[in-house]
Amino acid sequence: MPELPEAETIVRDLRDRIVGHAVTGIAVIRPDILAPGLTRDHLDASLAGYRILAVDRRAKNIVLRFDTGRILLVNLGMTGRLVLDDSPRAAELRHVAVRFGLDDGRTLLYDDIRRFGRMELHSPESWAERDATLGTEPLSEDFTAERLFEMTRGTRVPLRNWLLDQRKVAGVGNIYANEALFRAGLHPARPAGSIDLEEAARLRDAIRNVLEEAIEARGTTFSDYRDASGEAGAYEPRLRVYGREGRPCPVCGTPLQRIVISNRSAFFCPRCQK
DNA sequence: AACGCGCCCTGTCCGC
DNA sequence: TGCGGACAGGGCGCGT
Repeated sequence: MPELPEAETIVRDLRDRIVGHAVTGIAVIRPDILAPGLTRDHLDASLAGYRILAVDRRAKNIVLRFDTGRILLVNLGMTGRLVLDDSPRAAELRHVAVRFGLDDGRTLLYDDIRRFGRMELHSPESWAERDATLGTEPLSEDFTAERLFEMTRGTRVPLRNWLLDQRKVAGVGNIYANEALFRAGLHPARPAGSIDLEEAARLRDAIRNVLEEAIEARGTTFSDYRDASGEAGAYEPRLRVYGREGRPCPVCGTPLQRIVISNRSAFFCPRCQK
């Protein structure tokens, strides 16, 4: 997916381009990406004619706030894209699932090859409950070494898996989990509860640094990610371990390894990461 | 309760 | 050139 930096890039672009505009109508081409119970009619009745007040991000989710208090959450899954149709790349989209008409004639397209994405419609109350299921924002002031240390106590879950749990640290996915563990010198299979406070501090800093650098580069395009104009991100060449099995470690030159943890690849340097 | 696993779906790439 | 299998950045629901 689009992890936190990719969602953040889309949010910043969309914010400048759609805030203040009203949605005029909604077409749902692939209803299976709507949350259970949500229908086109429900979506249309709740959003059509109303103005977008804000575009925010929570974890990997894009959050559109309307002037009625309603909130539309878009999770991009693995291959979801939110692209405005006034960008030249929009014509390349082959799997449009939902179209949002805007009051100036533009259309916001939701495209999703694999349809792992989800759209949820929330009231302020249901949004508060949903929001509470998501963990600490890693770029917020709340995300301290002490907090990370405390959260990992008592679990034997491998660090790489622990970082993917959105109830703990929200927004980290497999690419940045692997990159952060490399930077922190921590082995992906190591039990999360085994790190000490000093290691937690390294991991906290590594997570923040890699996410911030990836946002500056407008995200990582490993294969499918595109921004709100349909353009690829520029961070992929700067990945240090993800997808680089057999290539030399950028620090010590040892060939990087790939292992499978819980059916997902983990990449690491067998010498640098303990 | 916490955790691991299989699955949702399409596209691409690799080896034969 | 074609075909089968592995694999892909996420997250849910299930069983243990």
